Amino acid sequence: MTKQELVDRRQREIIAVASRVFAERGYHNTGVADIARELGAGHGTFYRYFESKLDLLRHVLDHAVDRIMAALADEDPGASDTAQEYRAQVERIGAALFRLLRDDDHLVRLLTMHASNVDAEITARVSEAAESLFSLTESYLRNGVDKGFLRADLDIEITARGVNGMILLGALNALGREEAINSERWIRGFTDLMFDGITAR
Amino acid sequence: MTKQELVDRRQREIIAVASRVFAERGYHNTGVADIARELGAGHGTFYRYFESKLDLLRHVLDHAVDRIMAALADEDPGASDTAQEYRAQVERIGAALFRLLRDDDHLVRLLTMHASNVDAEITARVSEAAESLFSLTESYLRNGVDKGFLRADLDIEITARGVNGMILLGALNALGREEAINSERWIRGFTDLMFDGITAR
Amino acid sequence: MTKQELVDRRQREIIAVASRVFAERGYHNTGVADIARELGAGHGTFYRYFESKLDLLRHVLDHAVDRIMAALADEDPGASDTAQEYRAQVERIGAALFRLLRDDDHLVRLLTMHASNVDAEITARVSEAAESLFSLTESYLRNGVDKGFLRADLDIEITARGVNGMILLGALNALGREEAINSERWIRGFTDLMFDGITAR
Amino acid sequence: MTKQELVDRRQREIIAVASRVFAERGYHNTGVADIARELGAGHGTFYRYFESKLDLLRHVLDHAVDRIMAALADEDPGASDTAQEYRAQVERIGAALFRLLRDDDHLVRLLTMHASNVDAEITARVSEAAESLFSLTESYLRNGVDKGFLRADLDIEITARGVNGMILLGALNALGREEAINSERWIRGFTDLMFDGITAR
DNA sequence: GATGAATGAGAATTCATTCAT
DNA sequence: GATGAATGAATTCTCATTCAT
Repeated sequence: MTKQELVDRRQREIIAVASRVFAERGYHNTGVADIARELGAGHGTFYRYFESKLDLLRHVLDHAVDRIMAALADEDPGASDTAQEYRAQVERIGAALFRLLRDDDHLVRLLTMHASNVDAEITARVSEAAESLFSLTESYLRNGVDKGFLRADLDIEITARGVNGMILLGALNALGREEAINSERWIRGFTDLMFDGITAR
Repeated sequence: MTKQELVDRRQREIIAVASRVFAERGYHNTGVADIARELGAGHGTFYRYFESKLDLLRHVLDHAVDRIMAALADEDPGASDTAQEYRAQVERIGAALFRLLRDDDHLVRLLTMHASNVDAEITARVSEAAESLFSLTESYLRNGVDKGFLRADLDIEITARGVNGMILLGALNALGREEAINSERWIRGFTDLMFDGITAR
Repeated sequence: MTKQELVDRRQREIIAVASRVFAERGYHNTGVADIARELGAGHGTFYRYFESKLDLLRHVLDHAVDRIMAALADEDPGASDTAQEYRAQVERIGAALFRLLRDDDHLVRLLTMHASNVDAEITARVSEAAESLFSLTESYLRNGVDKGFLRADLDIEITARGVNGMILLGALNALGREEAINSERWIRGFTDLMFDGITAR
Repeated sequence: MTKQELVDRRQREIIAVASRVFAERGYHNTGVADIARELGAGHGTFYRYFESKLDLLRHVLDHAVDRIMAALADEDPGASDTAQEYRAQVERIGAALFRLLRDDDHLVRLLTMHASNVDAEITARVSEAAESLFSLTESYLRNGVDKGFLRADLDIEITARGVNGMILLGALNALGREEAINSERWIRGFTDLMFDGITAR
């Protein structure tokens, strides 16, 4: 293993610990010394791997965004040709997100609650990630409208934001309750709402 | 004006300023001195009206929750007998929320992003408010299912969380973009999504 | 009652309250607001009667010293011609001091413990009072040596300091215990020690 | 030198500086910044060695009490069988105390004047130390009464308090005057008073 | 390369004093 | 004359960052 690889591994280790601790206690309530203690290292060591506490937060957020994006990358926004197929895609995406949250149950909390009030730059970074997710949802919806299996009069932008909000805040709520996550029920509930609405027919 | 009224007025003034500043810069990035400066007062003055900075935050949050609850209090969750009527209720609620957000554009940001990582007690307070909103949505949905104008197989809990997420995070997005808020478009987009889903028929 | 008399009365009232509170909680732990509250007056009022908190302390100490001096003024240091007579004087002085302490049980504490670490000027003032008491004891002892009823080889200065220490710290101890003050026992114990020493004969 | 030894040494250094400064200026008039300045260190450094300013005071007082107790520990309260022997013991104790005061001329001032009005807990700590000294004197006196070389009718409790007051406040007076301390004269004066009283025979 | 002791900028809070009402 | 709201200097304590070992 080269020297660079060792450095990378240590950085990843620190990011993993910091992700958890930042999500649990918040950026401002977590000291560099806390992170170092959890790592079992001196807190001077920390500065060999990151320029500053803020620099670490940037890496932590980038890592979180990367993981979420990776979970979504398996699906192609243009792949579906029927509502049935799109619904199946959404279910697979939902399942992937739930798997992610089950492994890293602090990911959402990190992004939505704890990282935003640090800095204008950090806020912008989080917003940018949210916009990416929004654009992704938009392209799925556009595909469906173009191919005619989604409503022709769909306001794609508004709907995309609504769908994302439903998913993200729903996920946050799912985590808040400590109940074992019954992912199937959540996914069914959300896809039903998204595809069919609440009205009886 | 009695002395108590003067005290109340000054407290409200401080809460108004702090709501804005906390939302803009975050609780931790805002010093008592900053708040005092914006008030045009010495920072000792602040402590005549609030016990501590944390005490102020509690008041700020309570005030925010009160305003949101007040905006929702005009409607009765059991009033509607048809999907049509319920949709009209939702549109009125949406309009009320948009009016609220137009006046206090930091309200949502305050609750969702900036207040949560201060303290376990503060987190609990925000969660509690979120749960109230969730329960409220649940009672609307239950009314519709009971009366038969909403889908009989609706998973009320999951759907309520989805709907609230759609609204809250959607609102946050709406504010994030600084575009003049076209509330009618947002409301139509969200009600269409909520009542009819995205599928073409 | 003239205006000046009203001012004097109010000043004495404040001094009385402050003597107690300073003795109980210490100068630094007592705020101007505390004194005002006990007086049932606004704390701005305080400044009509005293220049500052420190000025009040000066008056409080002067008053305490005056009371102690007054309690000692009834006896004449040159009056005794025999050890018997001097012992009677000492017993009367002791009784007078105990009466004083019973009325104002904070007087000693005020002088010995709570007033000294405020200021160089205050420390000097307390020392000066202690020196007066010391000189007074010296003149009693000198009278006895001159008249031959006290030991000819008495080191008057040292003995005077010893006797005063015995009395003052003894008094402080007597107050520390909350036991009802059995003044006769204390006076007998101290005069026996002072006149006869501890050695068996 | 181990790390723990370095920490201990630095703590002792801080205690030594603080003992002097607290005694000179008083606890309340001494800021943490003052102590740090005298140490030639940043004031953050202080908090590496003591939890708080109050914690430092506790250590300072404990150290002072330890030194006084150590100076008294060489003598055995039950060792003397004659007044002559006891007087010799008292003279040795007096000499030891004077040596102590010559080295640490702020010790007594610290205990009697400057430490008492900080806190109920601190007051209790000082009182407790005073009670220990009182008990020690009592056991010397009891030994003498039991063996018959001190007066059978001695009120041991009262006398012990008187003797301690004589010594402590006498010592304080001795220090107050800046005259070179002529310890022999003080010791002779006090032992004469204590053993023989002032009456001519 | 790792460490953690030292540092001081910065933050919250207190309280004696002033002064407009 | 009395009041207490306003003030800001001063104080204690925290913690990100540096750097000598």
